[in-house]
Amino acid sequence: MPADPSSPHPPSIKDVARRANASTTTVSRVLSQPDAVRPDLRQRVQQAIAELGYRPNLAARRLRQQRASLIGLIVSDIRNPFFTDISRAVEDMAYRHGLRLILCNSDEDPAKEQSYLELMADEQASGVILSPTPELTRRFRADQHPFPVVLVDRAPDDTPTDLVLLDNAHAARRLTEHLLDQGCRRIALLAGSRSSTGRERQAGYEAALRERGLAPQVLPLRPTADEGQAAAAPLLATDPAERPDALLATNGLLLLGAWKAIRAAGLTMPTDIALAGFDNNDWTTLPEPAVTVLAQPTADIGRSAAELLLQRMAEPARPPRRIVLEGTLMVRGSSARQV
Amino acid sequence: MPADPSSPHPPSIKDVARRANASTTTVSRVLSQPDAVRPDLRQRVQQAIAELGYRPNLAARRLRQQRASLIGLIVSDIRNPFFTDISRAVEDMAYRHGLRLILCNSDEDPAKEQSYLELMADEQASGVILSPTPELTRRFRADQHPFPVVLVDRAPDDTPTDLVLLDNAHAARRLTEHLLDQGCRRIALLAGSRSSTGRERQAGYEAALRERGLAPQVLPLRPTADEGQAAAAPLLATDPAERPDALLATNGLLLLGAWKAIRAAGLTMPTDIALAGFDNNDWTTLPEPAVTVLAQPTADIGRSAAELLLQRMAEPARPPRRIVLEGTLMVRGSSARQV
DNA sequence: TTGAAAGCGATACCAC
DNA sequence: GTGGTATCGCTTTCAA
Repeated sequence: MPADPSSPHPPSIKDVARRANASTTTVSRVLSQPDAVRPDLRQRVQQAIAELGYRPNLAARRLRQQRASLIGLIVSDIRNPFFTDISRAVEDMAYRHGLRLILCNSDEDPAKEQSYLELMADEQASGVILSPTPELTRRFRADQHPFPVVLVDRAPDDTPTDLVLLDNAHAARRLTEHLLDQGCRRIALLAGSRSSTGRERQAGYEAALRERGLAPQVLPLRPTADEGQAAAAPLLATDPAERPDALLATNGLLLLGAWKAIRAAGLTMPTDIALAGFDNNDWTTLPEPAVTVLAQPTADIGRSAAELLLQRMAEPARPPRRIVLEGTLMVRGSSARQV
Repeated sequence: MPADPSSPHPPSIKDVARRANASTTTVSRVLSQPDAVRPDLRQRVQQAIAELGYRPNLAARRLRQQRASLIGLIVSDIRNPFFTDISRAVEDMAYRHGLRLILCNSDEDPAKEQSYLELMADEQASGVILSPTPELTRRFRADQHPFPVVLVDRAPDDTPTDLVLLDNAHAARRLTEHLLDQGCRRIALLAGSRSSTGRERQAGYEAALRERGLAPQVLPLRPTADEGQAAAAPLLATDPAERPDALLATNGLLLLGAWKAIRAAGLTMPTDIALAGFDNNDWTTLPEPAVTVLAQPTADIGRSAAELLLQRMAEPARPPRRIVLEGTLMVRGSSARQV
């Protein structure tokens, strides 16, 4: 990667043209559609590019083309391994298609989310993959943005949009039925967040219980470990014949809180109480017994979102598509009751 | 934030100038140095900007200025909470100074790291904060990049560079002396990575032991949990009179591996064996007893790095500065021996 | 197949 | 204090 150290400024397309004894138009063509240039000329240009260490000025290109070959990924919590895994998959796809990826962390803050969406607009991004805050899901409209948007993990109320998510209702139902099969009868749900995702998980849980004639017990909470622990603790302090014989958490943080409450109460899993929840986070294999979870297909989700975005970029008028994926139930000691 | 829906293209500075009955020069000045424009004119322009929902075209601005008000943060592992915390601090500073932040994850892969550095060059970034891969630390030279670089967490061999890191030797010494104070005499070190950080931590450990006339026992490892566990397991299987009475891990992943090995061996902490290590990761408070760690001042590190970068951007010729910060020893049950 | 020239939208210089 | 104009580096007509 040589660079001419005598020249104070980086080489421009003009320098390349001069050196290759060609026009800037030709140089530009060699870069974008090499087959349209005769081999010998093309080679001269390519050599000049290599010799000068020329790199196209992206700002100039964008100014001219009115768009950047750049996509954004705005996640609601970068520390959540769920999103880290997704970002890896998206990055792969983007790289393979010669698109740059900008990673942004909205931190569940609608203001930050808004500011990042404006950033992407200012940068003339070609597209955005977004896990919206619950607030945004309520007022999201795809046509409000100057670029295609693919939503991930959370669905807006009804607007048709390109979307990738887990079959949340079914996943919650599978977890619930697993607990029922283990003999649990008083399953309490730690329900975190009013997002579509949260509501669907709750619906799946309630449906499974109703089918067996059992009453749901739902604790609506903010999705933090502390809140989960605080809510679970009093439940566990009640009479063993009355208290829940299983806790089900709708996300990883609440699951952690529930686990801590169970430990603090000195109860044994799964005999005193069973535990299960969403997201196959690393910590879930640490405790003894390990915690039963429903693992989301994060790589699939990321890849699907990237594909959806590329398709829409290629064909803006296409009707929106919704991709629903299944998770994997990972049964571990916290719920696997000995027969 | 109104936008004229009748105009097919976003408003440019010309549209604003026309509407405010001013020149584009004046509009530009209102944006960059408002005080240089007379109040009444300024207000007219600002109103026109608001009415049109004008946003400056960043590509045009960059093309003209030959630099973007944008900084990059390239971390070696986005899943490591250490870096997530740092990124939050950097983001705050950047936001407060009107700089955009691009977050990149090199994943400890020198090729990806290189590609992101090229990205930042292509984007004409004003500066970059970087936690270099060990490979890069060996050949890093600040003047090889077209923007100022501040390194974080890992130091190159000798090149003078703006740099923020933990006082690793002292931190390792504190952990070691703590273990010694608890009565441990055979402290084995799980040493991860050949980076400067790793080497300094090892040096601090060795110095502390030598001062008390004890022999170091170092296991050089790749920094993964699996490797840590695999290396610790055979150590723990030996005769209780011979085996280590403490394990010290130089990073969070090795610490986790060591903890798993201890659990698998059925040993009790801290009586059978004590455990301590670096990085106050969430999981360390999960086990019973919780794990003693040296917490890094992540927010401080991020803030210091951002400040250093801003200073260098303002004064490129300034001699490089190196900021060394102290960590916090958090003594928990895994090492706190009852007297 | 190739090249000359216009123009993307902003800023910087230089007159006034 | 204000405005005209050249210019940043590239792509895109359009004509040869």
